[in-house]
Amino acid sequence: MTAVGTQYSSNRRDQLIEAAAACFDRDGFDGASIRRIAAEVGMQTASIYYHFEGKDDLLVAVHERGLRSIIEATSRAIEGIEPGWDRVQAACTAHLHTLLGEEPIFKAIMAPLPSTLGVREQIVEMREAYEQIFRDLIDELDLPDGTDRRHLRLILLGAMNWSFTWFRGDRSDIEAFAGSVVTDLRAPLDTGR
Amino acid sequence: MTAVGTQYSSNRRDQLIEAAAACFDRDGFDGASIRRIAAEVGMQTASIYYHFEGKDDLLVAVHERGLRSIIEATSRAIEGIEPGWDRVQAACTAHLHTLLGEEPIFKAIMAPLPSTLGVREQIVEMREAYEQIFRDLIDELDLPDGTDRRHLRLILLGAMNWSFTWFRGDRSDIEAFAGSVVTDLRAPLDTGR
DNA sequence: GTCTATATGCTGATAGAC
DNA sequence: GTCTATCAGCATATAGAC
Repeated sequence: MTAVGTQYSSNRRDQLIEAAAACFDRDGFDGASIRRIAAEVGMQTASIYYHFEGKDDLLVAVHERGLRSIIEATSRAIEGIEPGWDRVQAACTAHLHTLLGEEPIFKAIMAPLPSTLGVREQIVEMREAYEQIFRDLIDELDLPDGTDRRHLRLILLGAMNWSFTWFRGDRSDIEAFAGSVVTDLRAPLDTGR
Repeated sequence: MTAVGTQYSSNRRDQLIEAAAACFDRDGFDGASIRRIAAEVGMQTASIYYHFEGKDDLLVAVHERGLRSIIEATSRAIEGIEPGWDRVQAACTAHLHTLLGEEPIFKAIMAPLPSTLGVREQIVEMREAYEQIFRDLIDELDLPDGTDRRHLRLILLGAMNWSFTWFRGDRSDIEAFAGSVVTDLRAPLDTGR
């Protein structure tokens, strides 16, 4: 065990989170099995319960790690950029690079959740902490009177998050889509038009 | 059994499709169980296998019925409207009313599919037949040079289809969101601005 | 067409040894 | 911390009577 501030972590626990994220992404939360997650790190099923209370807890842990990481990445991407559409652009590009990149954990933390999930509310709350970044960015924009800023945020995030259902491509395709997302929304709403 | 053209149907079969759609919507495909679907129409589990080959086949049947219905609804909504953004607007409003309305089958046919699903490709193909309507609508638009029409379609459908993850509201909220979707995308690309 | 009964397998989770 | 062994439950699917 290594202490990092008040956060404790171990290699084994981290490995389990990573394996769980890959399984949740590939098979969905319901489709993933504790047995297989354990097998992927060379453990027995029962050993998982030393590190986590159960499958739900594992999903929460995946979100804790993934969201902390994407919040850092997106925050860093908008650092030093003036408020306005350029800043939104930077955030969207970072969001899509993270979401559509190689690490499956980010697809897992954006995927729609089973409505029957016990820890659903808790996870929705965690996701909202990330979406606050976009809330702030859109609040900073100079928009035409009557523009619904909440809708604008939901359109932006919806267009991006839905992309995991159809996207098959490389880095340059990600950049191109990020460009389209902001261009298609920016021009009609840009007060400097 | 009643013959309708080459399509055969029975009340029981239809009831099963309806019950399956509700379960798939509420519990997800993996979370839904054949047992419960049967119970909801007052049948025994085994009796389902007289009407359908298995769970996958049931999902395909749900899509056949739901997609046929939403294709009709959206086609009817754009009838008689001149090509252009007004037509896109009409299609989006119809799409959102159907998707976010009372009948769960339409949420079931737009939900992301487990990537491990055997009949996945078949269903994706069926969905594309519906999305062809939007492909055509966007092809008809007069847009600035360099606009990526495929991206525009994916942004539009993504923004709308993601709404099932957050939308809680009534008819007037649906109208309002449909308005935002088109307004936010329309102005900048509208050559008549 | 629908039933009862059942085969077979996988699930999350626990008990307790080491 | 990790193991072996196991529990209890639910899953899809099938066989065969009526």
